[in-house]
Amino acid sequence: MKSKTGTGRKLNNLYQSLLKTYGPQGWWPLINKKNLKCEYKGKKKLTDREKFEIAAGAVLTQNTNWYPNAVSALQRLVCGRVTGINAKINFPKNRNHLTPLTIARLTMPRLQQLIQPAGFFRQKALYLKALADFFLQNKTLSRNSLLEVKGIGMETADSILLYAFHRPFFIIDAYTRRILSTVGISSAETKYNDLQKLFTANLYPEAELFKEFHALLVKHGKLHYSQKPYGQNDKLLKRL
DNA sequence: AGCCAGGCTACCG
DNA sequence: CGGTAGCATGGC
Repeated sequence: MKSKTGTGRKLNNLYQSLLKTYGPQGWWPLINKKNLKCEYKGKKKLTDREKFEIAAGAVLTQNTNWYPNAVSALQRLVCGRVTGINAKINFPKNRNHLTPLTIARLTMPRLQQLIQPAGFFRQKALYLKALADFFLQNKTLSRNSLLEVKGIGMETADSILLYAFHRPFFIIDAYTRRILSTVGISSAETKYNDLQKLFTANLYPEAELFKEFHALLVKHGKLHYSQKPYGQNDKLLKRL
């Protein structure tokens, strides 16, 4: 904790309580190219392709369930076919097709077909094309350069920066908004960048902490902040 | 059956 | 500037 202010203390208590309650969440999981299982590989250094997979996953899960929607789309991109793991033709085994170059070369109808289970597939196909171009152009990575990419807003940009590139940008999602305003740390009108500042100004900017904290907020949010009235059955937050 | 999901863009007043 | 319709699939 940087400060012993009310906000800093509350955020620290919140993090510790969430971690104790739920344990480490294992974000961000990747698709295993051999069996197409979605699993966390630990804190190993990510390859460039894995960074791209995380960025693509961040786009595919926009306003969409990770399981099974975004994951099935990712699996289909990895194996390059729509039929899942049972078909065994056309594509080499153990090969991962979820790369910037492959996405860039795919036709739009084909890309749309592959990512259909993720929903919003026509929009997201465009977004993935733009994302692939961004990676292929080797542009300088920054929040602003990401925000120029079609389909990448603040939350997706911060997700990519944090989980793919290990940079300490705190992610503000719908659950985090609801939880913070319920705790009384913020209000419903507080803007994204101001909410983000609450975390970065009161926590040490360590990427690992930010990753775990955000994943825990989502876990807790799914349980108690999915349906109104939000936080009705939330015991944890009452003792901060 | 309806509501919800790890949002973003485009357009409106 | 803030507010919102539209985007689409799958699970509960």
